[in-house]
Amino acid sequence: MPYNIKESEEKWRDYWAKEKIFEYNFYSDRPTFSLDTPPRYASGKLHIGHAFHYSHMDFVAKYKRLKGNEVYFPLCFDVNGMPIEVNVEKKYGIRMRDYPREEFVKLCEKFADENIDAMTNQFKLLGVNADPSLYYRTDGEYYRKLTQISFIKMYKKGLIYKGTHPVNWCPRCETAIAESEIVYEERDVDLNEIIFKGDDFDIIIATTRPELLPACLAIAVNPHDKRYSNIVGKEVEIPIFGRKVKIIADQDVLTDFGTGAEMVCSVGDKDDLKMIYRHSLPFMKSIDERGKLTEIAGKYAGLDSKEARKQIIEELKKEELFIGSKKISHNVGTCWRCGSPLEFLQKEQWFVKTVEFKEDMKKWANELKWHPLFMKRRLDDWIDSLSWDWVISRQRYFATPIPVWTCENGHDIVANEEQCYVDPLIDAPPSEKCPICGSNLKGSDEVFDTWMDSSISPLFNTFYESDEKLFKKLYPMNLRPQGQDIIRTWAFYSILRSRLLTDRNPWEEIMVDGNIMSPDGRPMHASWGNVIDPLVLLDKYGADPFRYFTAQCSLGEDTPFKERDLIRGQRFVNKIHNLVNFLEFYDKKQTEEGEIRPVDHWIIRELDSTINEADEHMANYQYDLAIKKLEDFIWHKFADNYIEAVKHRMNQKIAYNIVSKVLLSSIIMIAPIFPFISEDSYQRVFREKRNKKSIFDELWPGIETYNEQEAIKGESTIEAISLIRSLKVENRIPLSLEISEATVYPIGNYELDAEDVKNTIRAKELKVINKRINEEIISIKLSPEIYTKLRDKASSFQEYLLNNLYLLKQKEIFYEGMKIETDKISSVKKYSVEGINVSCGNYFCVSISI
RNA sequence: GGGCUCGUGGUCUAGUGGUUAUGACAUCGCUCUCACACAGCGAAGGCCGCCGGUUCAAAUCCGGCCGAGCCCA
Repeated sequence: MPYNIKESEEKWRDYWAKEKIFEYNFYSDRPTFSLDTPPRYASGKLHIGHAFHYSHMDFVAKYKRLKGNEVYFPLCFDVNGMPIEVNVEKKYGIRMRDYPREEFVKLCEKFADENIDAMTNQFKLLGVNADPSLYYRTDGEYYRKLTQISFIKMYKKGLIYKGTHPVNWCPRCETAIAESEIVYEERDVDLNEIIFKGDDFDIIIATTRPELLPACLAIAVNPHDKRYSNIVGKEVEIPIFGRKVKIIADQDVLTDFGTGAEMVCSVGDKDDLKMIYRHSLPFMKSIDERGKLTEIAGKYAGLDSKEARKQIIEELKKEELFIGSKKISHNVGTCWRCGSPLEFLQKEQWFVKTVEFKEDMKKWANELKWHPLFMKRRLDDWIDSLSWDWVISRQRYFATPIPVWTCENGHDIVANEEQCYVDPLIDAPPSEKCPICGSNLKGSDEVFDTWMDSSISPLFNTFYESDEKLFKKLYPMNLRPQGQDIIRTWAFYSILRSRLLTDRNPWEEIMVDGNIMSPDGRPMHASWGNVIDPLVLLDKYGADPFRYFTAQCSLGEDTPFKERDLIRGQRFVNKIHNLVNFLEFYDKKQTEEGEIRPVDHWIIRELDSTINEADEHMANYQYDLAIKKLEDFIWHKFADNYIEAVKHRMNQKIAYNIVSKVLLSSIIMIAPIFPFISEDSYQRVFREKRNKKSIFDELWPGIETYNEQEAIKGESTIEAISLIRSLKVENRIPLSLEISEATVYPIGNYELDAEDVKNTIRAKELKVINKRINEEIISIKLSPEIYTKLRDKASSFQEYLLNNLYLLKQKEIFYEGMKIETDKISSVKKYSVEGINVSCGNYFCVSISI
């Protein structure tokens, strides 16, 4: 009966759900292993990257369970933020800012609900058994409440403040534009060269935006640029406007762009921003919300950028401070709806103090166990490059409201913790009037950066501020699984906030995954037409083969998707199914006791090393190594070799029991990766004997005992069998055909189990003949110590030995005045038996006659 | 531009100084073998991205270059 993957997977999916196999038991005696699973963004359906990440998490969860843990594996959805807003705008053909806020939010919620239902079902298809009773979403009142409470707590600790920070702003739409709403366009612009005068020198700077001259804060040059080294620190005068600014040195200035000197303005672009923070320069507002120059531009105030640029250049020309301009191609950020070039505008924003914790952050990150380790480096580098604090306010609709009211005189009144969850646009402030000045209060219409929500997942998951006892039990969590792309956001902010609020790290370990690429090696993009739908694959191959593919991906590395790995996985699943068929076929057909033989010791030795190695790999989140080891053992050692050698004595109890034991251990070890075929196998042949509801109630197999001498004999027996089988194939003799005789010539003092060889290869007679082998030494290998001793004389020594092989019989060899021990020399030999067609392995040469 | 990672037969991949470089998929040949033809056995196929350095010895260590991915608020 062939394995019906679809039927089987559906059956066990339902069974696990019905029996609540994967539900977390809060009262269990087992130690808890917890995963801080990501709030999965609910803006669409499951894509291959999700399927990949979640199957890795599920490997961990199921493995830890088999290792005796009670596994805490919540399922979360992130619902806040812009991607959903944008999708809703697209779906209904509306614009967020032209639509009533409350109704827009309702559309967002509905949109998210539909996706969450679909994704929950898709996780089930994948065999990802997160606990549905631990399901949560970031727009839930309980979640947003915690986001707000954490804000209030940090505010009270003095970790939050209000300041100004630039936002991308569309002067035509008069609205803030988020990073992902920006459309970058290559445009030809003028790069203008302008003279700034110093006391006794001139400096020529290059700029694309002369209209920002009134907001010029400094002139920046590269510290290694010799042309300017003697004037760094000196002052120059801004043309037309007359104000004096300093010349500063900054590593971000490119020496080969323009003149190698640029003006730092408030605020032209992100590079300016970095330098402003780095050199503690003041902010100046030179362009207003409508895109007009402000009063600091003097007579140019009220003009728009384009007109001001024209007029300022005219005046520079008159004053002979304008050298000229040339066209360059430049990436210009434009508004996604109206196409206008964006401005960088000063706005009031809320900040979380971050810069002062840079050194602490590195220390905290270092206390975590990183898998793989090099990912920590990315976080460290990010921390080193931090120039300003975390801006947590956003001018959007669909996210957690900032629980603040502001009075007419600008005093900010923060909500009480008891009030939360609170929406300041709807709910009443903590006091009717401003407690400072008594004026009227108005609720904030700003919302939090969605990382403010998602970075408290480890606190939410552990019942922070809602159940002290559970918090104590569950915090810190064991593992944060996540993608490499959000190290500087989700990981960084989670560590920062957990430390600021609890003084402890949120988890003990962090496991960072790479990405799945398209088969062409590029990222998958709808517009490139190279997206692969995991649901199609799950339908075609099933979940276990899909998980086989994801197990092959090394942790932390990008892997191109290859359908052939699913084909291989499907075959492997089928192989396991057939091993179970084999065992089932021989069930209750044993007529003899039998005795333990060398091949039995051998397979148990191999099982034992597989148990240890696979365990170590799984514990280190190296599923690629674990699956490789398991595949080699189950498929090749167990199925191809051991089963063949044991077939002829399946009427013996001992043989049946060993096959049964090895198979049970095998399916338990592979169950985290292949939950369906493992459960199916378990239920078919082991459930009754073991008396457990599910394979996931079993434990990872323990150590096995065997006799090493017998195991070696078993290994050589297996070699003899495969050598003789190969000879039969080479001579075009069907494997089922009985041959009259096979002969084995041992190369050393190797023994074998002649009975097993004879019966497996179907020979009437098996002869073992000693001393008929010719040796030919084809190369000489030296131990590393000898190489170190001989250095450049090593190769000539090897050649000398090949020409004087008798020397190898001595205990020591003297060469160029050096003494070399013969036991540190090994030789590569070729064996043959004169006049007979033989084939040789490590232990034996063999021949056959029909 | 900066940081990190990767670059191995047609394709993908293992391999962090020392035998003849691992395995998969694809190709070709043989075998229906009493669990499995969704199988088994075998063959062919490689300047280990390029250049230079360290070393008796480099896919492996170092430097440079080229190409790819992630991140840069």
